Amino acid sequence: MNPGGTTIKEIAKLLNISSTTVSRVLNDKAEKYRISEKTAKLVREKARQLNFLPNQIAQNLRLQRTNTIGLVIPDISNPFFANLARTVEIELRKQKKLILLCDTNDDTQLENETLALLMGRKVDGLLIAPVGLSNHHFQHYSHIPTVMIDRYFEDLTIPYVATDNLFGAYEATKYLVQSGHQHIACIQGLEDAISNKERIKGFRKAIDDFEIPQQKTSILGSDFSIENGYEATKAILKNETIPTAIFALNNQIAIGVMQALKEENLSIPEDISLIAFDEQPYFQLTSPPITTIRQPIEKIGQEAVKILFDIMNNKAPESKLLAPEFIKRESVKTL
Amino acid sequence: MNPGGTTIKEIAKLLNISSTTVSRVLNDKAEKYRISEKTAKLVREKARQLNFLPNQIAQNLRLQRTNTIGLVIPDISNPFFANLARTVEIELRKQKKLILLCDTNDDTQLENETLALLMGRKVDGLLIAPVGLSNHHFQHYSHIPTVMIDRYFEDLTIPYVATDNLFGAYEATKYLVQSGHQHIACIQGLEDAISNKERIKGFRKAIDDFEIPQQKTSILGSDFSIENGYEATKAILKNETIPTAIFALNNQIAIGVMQALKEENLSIPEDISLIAFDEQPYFQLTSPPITTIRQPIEKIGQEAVKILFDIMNNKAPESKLLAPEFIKRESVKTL
DNA sequence: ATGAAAGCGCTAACAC
DNA sequence: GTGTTAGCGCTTTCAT
Repeated sequence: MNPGGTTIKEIAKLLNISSTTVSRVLNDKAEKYRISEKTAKLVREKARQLNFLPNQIAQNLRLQRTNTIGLVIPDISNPFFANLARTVEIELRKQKKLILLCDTNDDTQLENETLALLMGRKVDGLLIAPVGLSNHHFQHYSHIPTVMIDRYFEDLTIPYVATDNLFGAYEATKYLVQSGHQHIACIQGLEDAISNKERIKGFRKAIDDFEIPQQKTSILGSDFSIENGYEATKAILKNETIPTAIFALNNQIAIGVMQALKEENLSIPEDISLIAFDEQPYFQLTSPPITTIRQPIEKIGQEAVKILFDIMNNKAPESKLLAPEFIKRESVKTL
Repeated sequence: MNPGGTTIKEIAKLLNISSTTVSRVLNDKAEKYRISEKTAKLVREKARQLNFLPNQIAQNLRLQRTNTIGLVIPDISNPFFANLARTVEIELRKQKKLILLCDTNDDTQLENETLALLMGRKVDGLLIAPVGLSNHHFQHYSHIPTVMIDRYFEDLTIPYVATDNLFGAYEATKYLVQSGHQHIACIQGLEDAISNKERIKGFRKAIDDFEIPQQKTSILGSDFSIENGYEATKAILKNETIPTAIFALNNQIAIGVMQALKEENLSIPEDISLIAFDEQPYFQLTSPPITTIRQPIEKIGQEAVKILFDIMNNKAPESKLLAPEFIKRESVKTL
C-alpha cells in the first residue's frame, strides 16, 4: 500500500474515471451531480477495499479550514484544566473538530511562541486560558475566532467565559468572617492573572464590607502551584502572630497549604482554618474535608465551545461569568 | 491584511523577485543558493514587516510530514494521564512537534474512529494508551511510528513503555499479606486492559506465593472510575464477611473506595485497610494518608517520546517496563 | 545569483 | 452524468 495512503487519483485510475467523480461520490455529492448509482457504488467499493482515507492536509489547503481548534492552557496537570480539556474535547468532537493541545506553563514568552505556531497551523479557532500578564500579542491574531477561558482581558473585546471569581471569593471570605475570623491570610496564584485579581478583589471587598482591619489580613504567594502554597504557608507560620484562617486561591495551593500545616503539626481547623477555591473529589476525603468554592468546569467548557461556534458562524458572541458553588465542609472553625 | 495570512508569493511580488528566492531565504538556505545578502535582507525585512508566518498546511502537503503527533488517551481528567500529557507535551515541544489530543473515554469504538481521524490528519507519529480490549484496528496503521503507553498488546510488535504493573501489584499485595491480611478485596479497572491484567496477575501471584486461600480473596470492579470504586466498595460491604483490606488498582478507584467507606462510617485502617495504585499529592493528605504504588509518570512520558523518535529515525526501538515505587503511609493496619 | 514550472492531494467552476 | 482545468501555498528540480 502507498505509505502516504490511497489517493482519490488512484481510485480514479483503477476505475477509469476522473478524480472529480470520485471526490463527488466520496463527499456524498453523488446525488447532487446525478452520478449514476453504478459508478457511485463502484467508487465506494474501491474506496473501502483500499482503505481510503481522504488526505486532510490536502483538503485543508484546498478548503482553507482545518477542523482543528487550538487549546492553550497554562498547566494541563492542574486538574481544573485537565477537566476543562476533557469537556472541551468532548464538545468539539461532536463537531468533528480535533484539538491541538498546548501547555504554556504560565509563561508569557512561551504563550507567544505557541500562538504563532498555532497560527501557522491555520487552526479554525482558539480556546485559550491566557497567562494574563500581557495581551499585546493577541492583537496580531484578532482575525481568528478566539474565546478566552478562565482568564481574560478587560481591555480586549475577545469574548470569554469564566467563573464569577469575585463573587466566589467574596462568599468564601464572608463565610470566614462570619465564622469569627479576622486574621486571614490569602494565598494567591499568578498575581496578574485576572482570575487571581478578581478573587483578590472579592476577598478585599468582603474584608472591607465587614470592616475587618486591613492590617489583620495579608495576601501572599505568586503562582498557582503546590509549592507556592507550601512556601507561603511556611512563611506565614514564621510570623509572630499567625492568622486564624487561610484562603487558598486554587486547588493546588490548598494542597501545598495542607502539606505545610501537616509538617508543622498544625491541624485544620483547630489550629488554623482553611478554605479553598476549586473543588476536587479528594477535598471531601482529606482530614478534615475542605470547604471549597466549586467552579462549574463542565459548563465553562461547554459555553466556551458554544461561543466559539457562535463566532465562527458570525453570531454575536456573549461573554459569560458563571456562578460558583459554595461547598461547606469541616475545615473552618467557628470562633 | 490577508485573512489567510501573508504568503511567500505576496512578498515576492512586492520585492519583484520570485517566490523561490523568498522561500530559500526564509528557510535559511540563502547561503546554500548564494543569494545576495542584499536580496536576503530585503526578504527578511519584508517578511517581518508583514508578520509573515509560513502556511504549515501547504508546507505539510508539500513535505509530506506534519510535525504533529497524535496523543490518544482514555481519560484526560484522570490525573495519571493529565500528568503524562504534560510531560509528553514538554518533550515534544522541544522537537517542535505539536500534539493532537484525543480522549477515547476508554471506548474501543471511539478509539477506532479516532485513529482513522488521526491517520487522515497525517500525524507523524502516535502516542497511545489504547483501551486494550482489541487490537485488530492497529494492523491498518502499522506504517506510522507508534508507541504505546501504559497499556499495550503482547501479541503486537508495537513498542511500549509502561510501569512494571505485575511487580507493583505484587509488592502491594505482599505488604498487605505481611501485615497480616488474608481477606483481601481487589477492585480492578477495565478488565481487559493489560495494565489491569498485569496488576491482577501480581495480586494473584502474591496470593499464591504466600498461600492465602483463594476463597478469602475477591476481585471485582469494571473500570478505572471513581464511581466504580464507590460501587464496588458498597457491594463488598453488603457481604456477610467483609475483607480486612482493599487493594484499589488506580487512584480514581481509591477515591471511590474512600467515599464509600466514609459514607458507611468505616474508618481506614481501623475497620478496613487500603492500598492504592498511582500516587497523587493528595494521598498524603487524606485521613489517613494512603499507602500507594507510585508510577514513574515523567519517566514514562520521556521514554515514550524517546522511543517514538527512535522509530522515526529508524533506530531499533526498545520497549520498557519501568519500576514503580512503594510509598508506605498509614492506611494499612498490622493485624 | 535567480527563476520557471511542476506537483503534493484535494475540490469546484465551468464545460459538454 | 462526467471530465478538464485551475489553484490552495509551499518546496525543489532543472535551467540559465
